[in-house]
Amino acid sequence: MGRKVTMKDIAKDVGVSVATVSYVLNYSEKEKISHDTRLKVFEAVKRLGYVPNMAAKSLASKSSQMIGIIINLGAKNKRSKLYQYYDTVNELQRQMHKMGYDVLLLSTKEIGKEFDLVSKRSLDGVFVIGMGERQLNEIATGYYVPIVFVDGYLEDDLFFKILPDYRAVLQKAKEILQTEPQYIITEEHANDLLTRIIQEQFPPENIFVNRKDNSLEDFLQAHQQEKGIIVGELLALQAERLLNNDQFVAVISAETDSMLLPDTKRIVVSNKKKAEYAADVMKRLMNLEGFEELPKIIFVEPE
Amino acid sequence: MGRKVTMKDIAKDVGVSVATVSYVLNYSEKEKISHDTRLKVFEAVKRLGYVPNMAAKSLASKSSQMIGIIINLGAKNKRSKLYQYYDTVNELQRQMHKMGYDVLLLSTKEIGKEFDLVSKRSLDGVFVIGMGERQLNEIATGYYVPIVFVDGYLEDDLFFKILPDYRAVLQKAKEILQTEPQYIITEEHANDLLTRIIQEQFPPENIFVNRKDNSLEDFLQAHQQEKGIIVGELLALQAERLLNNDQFVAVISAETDSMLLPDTKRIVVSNKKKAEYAADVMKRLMNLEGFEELPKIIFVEPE
DNA sequence: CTGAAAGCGCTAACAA
DNA sequence: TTGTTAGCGCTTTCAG
Repeated sequence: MGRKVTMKDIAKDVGVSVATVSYVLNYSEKEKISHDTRLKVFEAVKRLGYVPNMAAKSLASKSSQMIGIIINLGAKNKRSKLYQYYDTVNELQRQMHKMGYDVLLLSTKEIGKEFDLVSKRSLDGVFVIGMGERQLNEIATGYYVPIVFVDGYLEDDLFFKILPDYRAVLQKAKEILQTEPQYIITEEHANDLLTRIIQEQFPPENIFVNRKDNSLEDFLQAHQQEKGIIVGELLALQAERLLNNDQFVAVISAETDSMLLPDTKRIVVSNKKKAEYAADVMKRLMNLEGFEELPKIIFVEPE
Repeated sequence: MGRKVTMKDIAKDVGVSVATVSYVLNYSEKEKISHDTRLKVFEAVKRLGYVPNMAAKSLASKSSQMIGIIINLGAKNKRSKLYQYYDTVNELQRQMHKMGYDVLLLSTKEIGKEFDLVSKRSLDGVFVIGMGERQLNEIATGYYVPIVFVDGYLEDDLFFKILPDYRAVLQKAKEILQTEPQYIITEEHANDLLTRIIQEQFPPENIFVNRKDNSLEDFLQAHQQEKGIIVGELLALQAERLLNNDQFVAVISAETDSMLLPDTKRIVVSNKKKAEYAADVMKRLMNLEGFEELPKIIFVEPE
């Protein structure tokens, strides 16, 4: 339980300066280090069990190697929605971890109140999950940070957003059901685009939004005889208890390991792919390269 | 998009030293600051939009104000298990956030490989979710960090663990079913205690563990006529499609907002309470006070 | 009650 | 190819 070993210790051990150690450890391009010292440094690192101090690194380099994931929760959201979001969080975390970033997680109902987290922690980027137009003005960072919106929708040209292609989903649903779907069931979406698309296609009484003040049972009861679309694996799972599963098509987010009945019809809009897109956009924004030609909205196609 | 404002800026603005600003901002007990300067500092902080730099703070104070949540994933775990964990993560994050800590999330199948995160980021503490005996030796931090194990089980006296009281659950199930339960269905548990308790009560062929290589349908099929226990809301939800819901009692983790049918019998082992316990233990460990008398295992009782 | 200053561990000019 | 050194923004001892 001794003192933590620092770069200084490595430097002393190998007989070089801390700068050299830093160069080696950061694979610095600018400075050329002899193969010999490089090896010796790595050896000492391993032998002494050196672990970098990210706080110091952040402070000196102005880059924290952390990204934030902020989940924007609605007061009336049910737990099934949270699960959907967490699935996305999980994929995002994997992606970012691959790229060497650690992930700070924050779920909140008041995104504005919490956004200074970004600046406090010098986050290199932020994913915001599930945000609608309304709250955009609450976000003000004062300085530049890449923000990627996932599963939310903002009517602006400034920010990048990753969304399921619901138009394509509806189209596909029609094909699968072999008829025009009569109703749709979704989680509450901070997603005005989806709202609009849905409202184009369905009269209000045929749209069910899963909220604390709504009853899924009642809605399904009333629409038993019709064919419809159910967005979300957990909603579909609930429906399977109350409905014959040839009455609807489920829109789910994971290709494998589904909890639905084997013969339930489904459309997959992959969370994994969504996270890959999001991570890719984030990478480009952080490196400030190759994002100029990127579209502001990236649609994740159903498979 | 100007330079970020630092304590120095505040100090200069108010006309005091950075030390004084630091004292004020940290509500330092040791140093007494006049009410007047205190006010002026706060005013300047607000006016200039000062946000502390946590990296610098961490570096200087050796405390990051971050805690880690490491989810220990099994290769064969299904997604329904992950969902269970997410709920816990969510509650833990809330609790820690209340206490002023930010949360680093990491899910991994190889906990040993990732544990240096703790030291890299100078985490003030770690929650490990879902860890079994086997992997304990993989965890070696070399220095002191509070670790609280949630929903896992280690057969040792060193670490603190928060677990559902499965004995009480089984007892309660018996009361509710008004008969001895014949089978049990659970997620795979990195939880040797539960395994043992279950094995005391059920013959192997009446225990179903939800893994990628098992079929819930088949098991339910075979046990249709018996009464049993289903641990986990999503498993119960799946069962509701295949079984009459008076055949089993579900063990779930949230008192409100359940997805189960209204008349499904249930035992609640609150995730929220679990998280509260866990957070409380963590707090004591971090403050190094009031944990000596704490039991190493804290059981969360069913309500 | 307040300030000066050392130092936390690391990066990145600039020198050598 | 490597070393010296000045910070990064904050905490904290010690002196006033």
